Amino acid sequence: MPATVAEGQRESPARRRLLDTATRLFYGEGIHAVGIDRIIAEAGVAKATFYKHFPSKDELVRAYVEEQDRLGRALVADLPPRSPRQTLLAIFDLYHQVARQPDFRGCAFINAAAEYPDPASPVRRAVDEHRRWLRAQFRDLLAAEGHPDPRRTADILVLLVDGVLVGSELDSPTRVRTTTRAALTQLLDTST
Amino acid sequence: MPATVAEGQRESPARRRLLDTATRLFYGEGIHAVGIDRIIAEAGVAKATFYKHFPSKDELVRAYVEEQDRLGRALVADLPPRSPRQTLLAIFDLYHQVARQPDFRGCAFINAAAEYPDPASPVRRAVDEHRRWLRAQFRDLLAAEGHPDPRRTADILVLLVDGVLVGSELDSPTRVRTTTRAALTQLLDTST
Amino acid sequence: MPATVAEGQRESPARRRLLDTATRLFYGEGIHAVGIDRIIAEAGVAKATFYKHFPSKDELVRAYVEEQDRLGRALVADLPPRSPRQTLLAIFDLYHQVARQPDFRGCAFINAAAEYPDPASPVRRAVDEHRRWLRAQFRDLLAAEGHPDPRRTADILVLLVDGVLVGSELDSPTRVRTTTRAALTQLLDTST
Amino acid sequence: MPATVAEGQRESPARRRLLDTATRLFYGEGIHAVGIDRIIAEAGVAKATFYKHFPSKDELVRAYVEEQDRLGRALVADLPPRSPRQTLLAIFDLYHQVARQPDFRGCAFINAAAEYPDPASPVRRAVDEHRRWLRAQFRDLLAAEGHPDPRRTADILVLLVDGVLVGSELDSPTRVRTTTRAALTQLLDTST
DNA sequence: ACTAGCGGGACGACCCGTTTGT
DNA sequence: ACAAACGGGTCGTCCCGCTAGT
Repeated sequence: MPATVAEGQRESPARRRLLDTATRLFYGEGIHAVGIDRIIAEAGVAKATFYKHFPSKDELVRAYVEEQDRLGRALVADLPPRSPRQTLLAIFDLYHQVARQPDFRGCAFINAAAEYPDPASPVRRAVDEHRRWLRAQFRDLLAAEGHPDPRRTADILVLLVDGVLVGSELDSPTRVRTTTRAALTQLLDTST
Repeated sequence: MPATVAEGQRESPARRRLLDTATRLFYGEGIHAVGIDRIIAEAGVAKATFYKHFPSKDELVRAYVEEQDRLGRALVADLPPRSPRQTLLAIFDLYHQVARQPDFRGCAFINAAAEYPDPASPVRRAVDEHRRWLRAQFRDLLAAEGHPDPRRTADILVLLVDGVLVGSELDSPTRVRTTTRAALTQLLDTST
Repeated sequence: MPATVAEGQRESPARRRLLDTATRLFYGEGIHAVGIDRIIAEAGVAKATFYKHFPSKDELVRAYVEEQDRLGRALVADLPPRSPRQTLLAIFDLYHQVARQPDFRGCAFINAAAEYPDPASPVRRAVDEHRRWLRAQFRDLLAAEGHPDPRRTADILVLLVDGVLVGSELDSPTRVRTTTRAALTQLLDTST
Repeated sequence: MPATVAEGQRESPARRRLLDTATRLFYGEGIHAVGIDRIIAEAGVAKATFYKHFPSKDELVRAYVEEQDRLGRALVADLPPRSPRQTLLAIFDLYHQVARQPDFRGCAFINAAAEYPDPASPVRRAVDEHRRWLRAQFRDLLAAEGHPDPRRTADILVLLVDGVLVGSELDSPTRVRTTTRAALTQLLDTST
């Protein structure tokens, strides 16, 4: 799920390297398990530089989660224009693809939330934001396709995505893929 | 999802208090976020006593996850005897009930896995164990009910459970409940 | 150099096991490196029992060193009666034998002194005691043999013993043995 | 025996202070008896700084022993050029001088070995290194002087040094000095 | 007289996130 | 950008007492 793409405008290379390294380590090993010393060491950046770009580790974490949000949106936005139905299927394909990567380690948002229990924390807010976006995306696509119950079906699709990402990490990505394929098309065909 | 029930008979009270306290704190605040010192303080136990019962913190974490496994199984085992279909619905009801508790903080297993990236770690093995049990449980009940495809449908149900627990924590338990109700019965009625 | 022989009169078996275990561990791994928990565990004795027999760890250490003293004296005392010269050679043979044992770990007294810097400490006093005895032993034997300078020669022999034990541990027991043989006889033959 | 002399050029002052303090405390009170906290406190250095220079306490210990090795070699190397025989006597004089210092606490190498039982440990290897150097030093000087058996005599001299340092600590430096003087010259005069 | 277990508190080595001087 | 300082926190072990149960 995490990726690493520059998308802002003028961004300091140090900040870029820091965020990239943090992304790799946070996602791969957990947030509390990774110290900033390690991040700055692997990013090849001085500590003062780090604290110039990020006032605290928590801010770095937030930046990490927010970037995952933006990257997810970008992936969907960059999908070739197709019918709403095809786009929906393409989104799920994206998730399956991600889940097959060797460095896949589950959903960055779910994992981050697991380490940030307070729903009011900035990290959790960023997670919420991403989930709201995803749900809206599904809803709009379903509505565009003329689905009779876009709202509730979007909720189901979000739930499906959660299950796909969790199951791909804890069980098997291929198994999850075959499992969901039928359920998904059935869900979309309810519109007929 | 976590609960705290004594099930062994001859168990030291100190160990019991330690495991109870650890369960509460690990589940409520995250594993890496909770230190041994805090656990022993809130359990009212000396540090030496702790290390007599648990050789290391990781062993305590494993004991915590394994107990959640046992407790989950016990909850299902203690369900009143009914038809397989009713039992399946009752299991999902259990999850929904748990998810409505004020101290609900998501799935203990998913959260633990989020903090233990190594799939070979004892914690992850315990998580796997629980998921294998749950899947087998679903499969057997579906088979007993005469479902045409118990294996794959069990996989879907596990995915559904994941989605329920994640969505209940990150979105809204009531919303997830209404969302899943229809999907679940539809899934079970495929047998007709 | 350390051995383990009951020699007192009525001695509690618990105390005996404690002292034996402590001797083995202190000598084999160092004094500060071995905790009392390990000693009582390997001795199969309760902690309260330990503190009934030894008011503190330091007292146990003292008992350990003092027993090594007694054991050394016993070894020499049990030597078959021979000429003073033969007895002297036999004492050195004892040291060489000890130094060839697989569990030889240097001189228990020197090692203990290395961990107890304060010359006024009970442990150091016990070490002093042993060295005084050894020196006197050498002196008396030399005098009995009619050596012209028993006092100074005894000092040399003590120095030789130190060198033998240190060299046997840090270099090679066999090498030290061949090294000292000539020097020793030459030293004793000075009397002619 | 221990001294504290800067010999590298580009050395961080914090590291220098740490090593100096460690040398003083390790030698004076024993290695296991001195904690990191005390060393960094007396060195006036932050804990993080310590662990930047020494990855672990054992590495500090090794650095300590290795520095003693270098310092010993430097002392001998700096001896004014004289005949081999005079140099040998000067080396023993060095040891006697050191042994008379008020802070003399025995041989740093023997003491360190007493606390590091494993002969394969880095500390013991460093000790071995020093002893090999000393033995070679003696052998070369004896050979240069035309001694008939430099190899074995070097072994005796090493043994003598051990005895001198141990005896100076556990008995009396002055006594040991008078004791060894005769033995030494006799040993060297064997060449005639 | 011995065992088993637990409380207590200091200290062990080591790492945390953060700030400052240079 | 580097090195260092800082204080507190990590897990784990130290030695020692005390109670309860045989």
